[in-house]
Amino acid sequence: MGHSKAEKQASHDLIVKTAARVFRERGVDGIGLADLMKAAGLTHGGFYGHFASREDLIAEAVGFALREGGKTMASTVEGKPSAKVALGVLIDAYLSLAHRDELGTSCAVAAMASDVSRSNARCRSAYTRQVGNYLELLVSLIATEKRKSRRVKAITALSTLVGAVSMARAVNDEQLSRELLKAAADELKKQLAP
Amino acid sequence: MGHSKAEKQASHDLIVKTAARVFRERGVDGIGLADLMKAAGLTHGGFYGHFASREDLIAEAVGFALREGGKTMASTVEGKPSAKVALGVLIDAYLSLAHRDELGTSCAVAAMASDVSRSNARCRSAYTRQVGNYLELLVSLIATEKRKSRRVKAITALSTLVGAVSMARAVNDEQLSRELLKAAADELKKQLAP
DNA sequence: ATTATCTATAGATCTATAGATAATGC
DNA sequence: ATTATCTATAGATCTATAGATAATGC
Repeated sequence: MGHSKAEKQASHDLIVKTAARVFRERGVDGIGLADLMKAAGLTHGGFYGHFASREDLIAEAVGFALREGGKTMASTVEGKPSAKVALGVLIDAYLSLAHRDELGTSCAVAAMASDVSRSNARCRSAYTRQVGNYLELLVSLIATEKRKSRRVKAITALSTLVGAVSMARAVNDEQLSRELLKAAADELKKQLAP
Repeated sequence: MGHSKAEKQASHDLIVKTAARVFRERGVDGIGLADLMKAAGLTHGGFYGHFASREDLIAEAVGFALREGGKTMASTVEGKPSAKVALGVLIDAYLSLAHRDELGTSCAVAAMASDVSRSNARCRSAYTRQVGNYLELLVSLIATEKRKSRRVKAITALSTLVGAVSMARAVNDEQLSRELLKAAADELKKQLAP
């Protein structure tokens, strides 16, 4: 039983982090507060010392999950010798088997899209911001003539990434699932980093 | 109170149809059986005369929703003067504001992707089949040199469609939402039906 | 007589709260 | 003394079932 202010903050962060993982794995409606607190190593009675309501946790956890995905993507491309290489690495990472299978730490723009579309404004604003961040990153990596054209291509590329990994997770034919990821990755790299 | 065999079948179909709509709107976990039966104009006690379990209904409803989406798409392209025109119409319909907003009758490959990825084999097999159907349709409409290249382009196009509409539903910035749909549509048409 | 649907309810689980307990920090 | 977490529980809601009711179809 931890009781200091620092420990309370640590508990708070742990609950948010746990929820960000489990909500991506099972969906926002896929776990109750008692099981969630147990997964964080706490009892459910303590929950309301940290959050005003379940909704409140959802907003924090969705925000955390979205930011985490953004950081992961940023660090994936960091220090790459060229924009072209960085873009190729980003595409391969996003459409990897690891990203498909590790739902709990995966990009929330894909994993939580439908949950967020049914959530409150706080969740949707965080989602909107993250989509904006991804588009900015992609625009900076796409090497084509006009700025406007880069934005259109960035939107299309992000849509392709999100759609491909979503479908690859839902089909139960491993061969098709891999084909979806590989075809999308090959085509995107061919178009954007030839 | 209907009591004939024909009426029972009609009730069964109505429950499935209602669930296929509401599950797309609110998610599979977004409604209980009592409210679902009420939405179908019945009382919840009658549910188990039609289905062995909630899971059983989910499987039927997900299958229905997926098939409905396939039929809608097929009828959208039907009777078009050329493959190029058909492809343009399909892309515009999928990325329309109407399709974004009418979740209850929308394409289940997008709307139910995350629910299906957490569902049983029956749901996932139906999803896999529908993805196959969509790819076949797209391959038949894409006019490029090699067969293999058409399949890769079809997968990429379907991913783009699914990803764009998913994100367009989740963001709460109407301008960005429309931009996502328009950019994806413009770019897809430019690439596939120039 | 059979059966589709209804009312009523059991038992589990969910969110939220109240009050007890065991730490911290003055 | 204060407070973070615990145990216990209220009240609502969920899936599933039992038995009553009101139609159909012989």
